[in-house]
Amino acid sequence: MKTTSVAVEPKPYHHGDLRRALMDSADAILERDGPNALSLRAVAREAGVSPAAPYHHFKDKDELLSAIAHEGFSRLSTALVEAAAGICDGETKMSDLGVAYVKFAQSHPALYRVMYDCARAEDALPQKPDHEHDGFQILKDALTKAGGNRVSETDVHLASIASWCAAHGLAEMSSFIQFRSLKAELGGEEAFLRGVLDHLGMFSRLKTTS
Amino acid sequence: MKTTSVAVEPKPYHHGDLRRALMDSADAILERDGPNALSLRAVAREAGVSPAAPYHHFKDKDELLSAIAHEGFSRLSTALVEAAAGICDGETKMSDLGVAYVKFAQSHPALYRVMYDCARAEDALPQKPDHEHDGFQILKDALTKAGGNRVSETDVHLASIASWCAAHGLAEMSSFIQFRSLKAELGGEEAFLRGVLDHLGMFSRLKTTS
DNA sequence: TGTACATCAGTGAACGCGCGTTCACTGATGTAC
DNA sequence: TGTACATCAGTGAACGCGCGTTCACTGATGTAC
Repeated sequence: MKTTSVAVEPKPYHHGDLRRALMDSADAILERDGPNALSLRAVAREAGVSPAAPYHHFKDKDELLSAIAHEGFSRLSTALVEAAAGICDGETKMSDLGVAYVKFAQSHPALYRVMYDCARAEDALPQKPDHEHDGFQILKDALTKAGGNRVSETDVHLASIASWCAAHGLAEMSSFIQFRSLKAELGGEEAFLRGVLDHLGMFSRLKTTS
Repeated sequence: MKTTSVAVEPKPYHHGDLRRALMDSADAILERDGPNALSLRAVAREAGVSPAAPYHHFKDKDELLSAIAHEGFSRLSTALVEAAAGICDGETKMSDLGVAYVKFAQSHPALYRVMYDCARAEDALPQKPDHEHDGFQILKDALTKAGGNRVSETDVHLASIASWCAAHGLAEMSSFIQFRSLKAELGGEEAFLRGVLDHLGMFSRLKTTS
């Protein structure tokens, strides 16, 4: 029987990758205690480190929050890329992108909150130079492909914005009790999401036809 | 020259309508200093009253915040009623409702924040028994009227949700720098809003035809 | 290979702050007789 | 109309709390010679 070499060894004075550990701790706090519990001190505590330690890795609290938010947007983009891959197969519809978006937000509600608090503070969605990992760009590409050359670039841009806004709104409100009965009527959460998203012109009209 | 009778008279021990005054003070703080500055103590300070005084009118901070949020939603509903009146004239389009919504949010960004923080906490949009003053109901009515009897009740419901979500999303994101150049291209904020909203199926397709 | 030393990444105590809330109080109001 | 008294709506001092941030410090690391 092999014994792992990482036994209870007393934690070393130097951490190794505290920056990474702090981000992970922040995630843990968000999942467990929600966005209001996310203080610099709480993150340090969670990581098992003194309250001053984070200052060697982040200028101040805002910088930590911003880092968390940006990483969140990266993870969202990854989820969208996966959903978009399905679209290329011709097996799925544009609204799958919307569903993937909302499901991400539902799976990480506290992180999603931090992401948009940060976006609002910076007055921008984080933009990646790398098209592969920019969520908004992924949406635009999918719409461009779906629309073919019947649609002007401006229209695609407008449709992308409309879609993104709708997905965001739905992500924030999908759990509202107003919608309970309709969800029951339609037969569940997913049917509800799809039902709403299908009422957005660009999702339903620009269906892939492969 | 008439002199007003409300001279510098020393403020009386009893206030008259402190509850109202506290709500107004809260509004003033939101407009001036933003949502983060909105503490119970700050509201009392703004109203010129001791930190304990609000407790005679609100159980705790949450109750005050909730009251502010609900009043905000009422004001939003009023704005929507006015916009919907235009639609009945046949002079305007469904998307006017969306524009009115977003403009309200843009005019009172801090209040709008508090409104949705509260909605999320209660997991519901405030619902009024009175149809006249329930914003969501107003939207539904307008869509029903626009759709006539070609559209099922479920479809109207779904379309209302989609519209509301999109309007909310746009309200939160319209100021993002991503959209600067597109606004310029389209010739201004309002053209931009209308452009986005017109890409939402239910706004453009269900145009009134009177 | 060994040693001196600069640099780095932690510690832990302390700072001042504003917050939500409670408490015993007091001044004003209104009602019963 | 006058007075006693209950009720109401304020006061202001105090509580404990967790926060962001700073500071002088120390232990570990790595590099030059």
